[in-house]
Amino acid sequence: MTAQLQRGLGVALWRQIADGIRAGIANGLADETGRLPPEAGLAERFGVNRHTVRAAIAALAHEGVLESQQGRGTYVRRRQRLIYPIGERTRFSAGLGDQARDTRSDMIGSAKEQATAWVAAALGLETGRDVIRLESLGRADGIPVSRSTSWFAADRFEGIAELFARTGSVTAALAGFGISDYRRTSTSIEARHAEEADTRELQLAPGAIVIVTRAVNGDLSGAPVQCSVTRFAADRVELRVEAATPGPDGSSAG
Amino acid sequence: MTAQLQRGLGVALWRQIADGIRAGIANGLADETGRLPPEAGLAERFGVNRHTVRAAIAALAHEGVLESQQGRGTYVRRRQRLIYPIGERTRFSAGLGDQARDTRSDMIGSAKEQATAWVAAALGLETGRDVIRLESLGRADGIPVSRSTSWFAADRFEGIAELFARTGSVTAALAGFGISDYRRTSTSIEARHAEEADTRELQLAPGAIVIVTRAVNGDLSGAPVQCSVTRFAADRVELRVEAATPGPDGSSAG
DNA sequence: TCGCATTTGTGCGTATGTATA
DNA sequence: ATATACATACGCACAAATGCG
Repeated sequence: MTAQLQRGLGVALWRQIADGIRAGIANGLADETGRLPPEAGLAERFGVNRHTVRAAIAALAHEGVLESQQGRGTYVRRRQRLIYPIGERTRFSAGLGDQARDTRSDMIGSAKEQATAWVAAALGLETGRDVIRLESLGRADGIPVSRSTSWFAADRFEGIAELFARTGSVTAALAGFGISDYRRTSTSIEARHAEEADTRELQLAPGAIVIVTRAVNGDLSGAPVQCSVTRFAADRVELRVEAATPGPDGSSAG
Repeated sequence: MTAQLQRGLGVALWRQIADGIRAGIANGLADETGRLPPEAGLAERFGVNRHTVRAAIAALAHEGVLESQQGRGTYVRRRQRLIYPIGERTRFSAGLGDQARDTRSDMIGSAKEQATAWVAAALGLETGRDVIRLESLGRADGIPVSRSTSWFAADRFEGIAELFARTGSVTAALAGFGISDYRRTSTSIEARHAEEADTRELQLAPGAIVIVTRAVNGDLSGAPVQCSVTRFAADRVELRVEAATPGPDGSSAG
């Protein structure tokens, strides 16, 4: 049970302890009231000086995980993760549903640019063709949870940025181009440390984790319509892969 | 495109650069021959001293990712992340397929224990009923990529640990109990920092990221058979959600 | 074989960050 | 707050191996 700390691995002891405390919280380290053991006890448990434990607690407090009160102790701020469904018919607002009072996706930028190799391959275009890029930020009850970048073929979806900005919904924007339904044809998932842009847009602490999904959406005939890269704040969401569900016309993909 | 390094957050620059190089390898950092840019170039790109880049390369060489040759350059030993499919018919070895010469899953422990609330709910049992827990380690070409914990109802699958240890396959072990096919009924995905057990079993550096999947598998009638928690080394794999595929009998889930 | 550019390997001095007492 | 030890990062210089004309 005693975590093994090591020096000289490029990760400071206080950060290893911070990770250890964060892991321990999910494992009954704090008592029923959310109170952590006193610093002296943690220092002994991890085999380090109390100063080092204090540095770890300060980092977690800065991340919003812990809250120290002089004379009372250190308490865990509990926050439940949102469950974000990944399926053939994934939609941002519909997916989060009743988990939050207010879910919204705001456009924070758009541009016309030339398709990179990945975008071109996903949309079935030649590299360098014009595409429209949309940047949006998903929030639940005002807290940023995801940052999404989408690409559309420019010749087919001229003006989609304005439509998305007005409606705040990819589904509604696509409906304006006669696309009544679309399906996710592929999704890849990876996780990495937050980059500077992630920490800024998603209001993350440095060193936080983001889950990155790369998806391609196609219309009912299977032709690619949109591709996207979405970065989720890993400490605020959990992805859930769902079985296929019937579409609005009652059909079901095989 | 330029990775943003941050000082003073408890993670050494050389370790951040090591992570950056590892991520960059999957993104065309190395040329066709697998050769990395020279140390001086990397140092300029990351905005650090060459010594610092050398520390990062040394760490990656120690992990088996890179190999330096004096006077020639630094070469990548393994080009990209493994792609691990998540679908209704996910299997460890079959999924990784031809991405590695040797994929295997070794049992590293087993125990009979009482079902926790989560396990009981997943398997459709009462909390506290006997279950069998299997711990296994998945490797590709000898490198650990995943650590999996599975639970089975003890009364129905008595002796499954021995069968799994001998065959190294959950599919084969279940076949021994008359279960010819099974489907993944649900999967949740989250990402967190590696705990001590993760760093030990998966040979990760402290502060590394693990992707955690929780899955329930059921037989063809939909009854739960097995549930599992799998931890993937986030810098070695990428998950991919796949569309439903027909089973060996030609059926397709709706 | 030689010379040369390129690239990795090594040594030293110094400043700052981390951890202990 | 101070002192001490070690890890990290930088800057400069030079040695050693490789490849090429």
